[in-house]
Amino acid sequence: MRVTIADVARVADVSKTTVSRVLNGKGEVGGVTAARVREVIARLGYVPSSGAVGLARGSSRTVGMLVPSLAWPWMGEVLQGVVDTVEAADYGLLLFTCNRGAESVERFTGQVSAGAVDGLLVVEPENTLDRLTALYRGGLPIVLIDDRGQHPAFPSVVTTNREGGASAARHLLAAGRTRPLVVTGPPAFGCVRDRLDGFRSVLPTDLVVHGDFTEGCGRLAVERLLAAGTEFDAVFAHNDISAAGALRALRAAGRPVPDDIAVVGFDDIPMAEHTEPPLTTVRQPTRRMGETAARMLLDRLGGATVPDAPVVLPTELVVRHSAP
Amino acid sequence: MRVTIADVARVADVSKTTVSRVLNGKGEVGGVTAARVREVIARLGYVPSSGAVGLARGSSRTVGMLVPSLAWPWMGEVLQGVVDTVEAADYGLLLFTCNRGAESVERFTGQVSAGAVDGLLVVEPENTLDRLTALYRGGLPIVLIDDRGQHPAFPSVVTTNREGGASAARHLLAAGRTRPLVVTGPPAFGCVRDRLDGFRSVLPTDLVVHGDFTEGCGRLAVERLLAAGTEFDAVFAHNDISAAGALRALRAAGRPVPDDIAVVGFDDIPMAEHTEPPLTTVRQPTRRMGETAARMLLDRLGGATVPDAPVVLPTELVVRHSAP
DNA sequence: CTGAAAGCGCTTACAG
DNA sequence: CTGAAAGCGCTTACAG
Repeated sequence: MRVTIADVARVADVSKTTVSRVLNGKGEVGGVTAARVREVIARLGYVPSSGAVGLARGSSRTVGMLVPSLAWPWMGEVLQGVVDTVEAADYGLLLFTCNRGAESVERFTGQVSAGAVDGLLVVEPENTLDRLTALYRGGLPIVLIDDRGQHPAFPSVVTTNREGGASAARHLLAAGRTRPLVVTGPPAFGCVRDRLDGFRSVLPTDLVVHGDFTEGCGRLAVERLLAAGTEFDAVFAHNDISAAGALRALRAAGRPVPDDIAVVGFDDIPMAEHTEPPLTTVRQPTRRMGETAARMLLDRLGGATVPDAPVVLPTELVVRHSAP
Repeated sequence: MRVTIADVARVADVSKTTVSRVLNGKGEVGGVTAARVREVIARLGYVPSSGAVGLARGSSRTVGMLVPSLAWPWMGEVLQGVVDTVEAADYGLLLFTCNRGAESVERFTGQVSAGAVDGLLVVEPENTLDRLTALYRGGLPIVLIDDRGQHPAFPSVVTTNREGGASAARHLLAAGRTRPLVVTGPPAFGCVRDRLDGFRSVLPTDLVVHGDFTEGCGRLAVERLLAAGTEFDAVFAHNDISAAGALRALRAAGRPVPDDIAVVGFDDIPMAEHTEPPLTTVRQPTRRMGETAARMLLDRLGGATVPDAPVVLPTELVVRHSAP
């Protein structure tokens, strides 16, 4: 059925060793012989079995990726960055989610122990951190893509949340806004604290409502403050979804954006261009974060030492109509 | 380093054969012996090497998935459906894209020939169809998730594009709209023809502008017709992105939606709830399409025969404010 | 009920 | 420059 190295060897009238050598470019092989072997390989359409190669070499040339959910709006970009990088290096990508809780984690660690992957890329490990730490201590290369907490034990890729918050504040300040409302994400997340600190370092405010990254939290926060008659001339929401909620509440209340109140989000997901008005937001370099993390992991698998300190990729303020 | 079946056998004082048997539940094994082996497996934390198992059994317990791009708004849902199903069956998922053109396809076919996957899930094969056909003829199980053309050679999962178009028309008709504009996707796609036919079967119109699924095409179509003074009281756009473009053009022109002109999209991507006004749209069951395709492939890998005829999953009209 | 041995398709010392 | 042989970690007839 399948064409094997033995078939090639037989037809080319050499040993399997020799075929293996021309395949991997290792060891000296006579020019004429090598040419003949190559010709036979092409003619027979021989492709080495990845399973057998992996077993013999003790590595699978595959990296695993563990994500909390694939349906999040920015996950596609991260994934695309990872896949591009991994494919270019001729590695495979094995994808796992942990949205079925403990069972998923179980299955996932199993596959890892089974040696199905040479290394791991993990996005925001939620309840997996102890397992991951064990695997990492056991020698499995791991790189985190994570803003939510600090895990000094692992190499990681993050973005400039503090500076991102600060850039939003500078932009609003330059536009003459002095009384901003901040709608945060879950206060337990490191990125949330950083975005808030950065913002306040430029534009101090005590008008802070703790949200949870949903549309509803942005909407409710604005509705309540308006109902209470609280004054504010800008909203900085910690993600675009809750910024969209704020926009909706302002529109419903008849408060023009940006003339009356300016709105700035965070992430720059595809939706941000399509809100009314289009959303000014702090762009996370999601694709580049994926690429960078993958590159770090591949470097590590290639024998390089990767930095202990988190690699920090810059955010970028994207100015649209909600805060010109 | 790694715990092998030989270690387990030695410690449990049995042969590797016996360990293999309790591992796979094949053949008779004495109760006491089995219990002892199981205890040793647990104590040593033994996990069979997936590479070795695959080599010995001639299958990898992994399915491949080939997608044109991971950044498309509905791809995350498809992927999530696939991953959930595949994980539940204890298979791995190897992810490939073909967004680097011929090179990607090359790499991809290579991995397939290398036996890295037992079967394949393919989303909208663009320039890959000949390669795929060759692989399929060669015995590789493949299931397509594809609306764009008809490929009777492969098992596939599609949605009710014709009925989806018809449902949009019925909804508009019931609301008293009689003069609709249709902004299509690329006319070469089968789904586009179906959506158009279904729509016109209920609400005949010759006001059809061929677009390309971009925001710009929806915006331009509306701008031009308005500039030309053409009368219409509704827009049916073939995807949500171009519907968003239509909304923008109508807003810019001061034509109220839905009072003056109603707008219906297609897909129900996350953005659809956040446009102004929120978009009425024909929902594609993307997640279920992923689940269904994965299930068909797994069934096929399990030895079942899968239907030749495409499996058709129903669309659902989601009514929001743009066309109440 | 259990085991010795061959085989899956490669790579890699080792020897010449 | 080239090859015979062992080994990677499993499964599976075959034999008892």
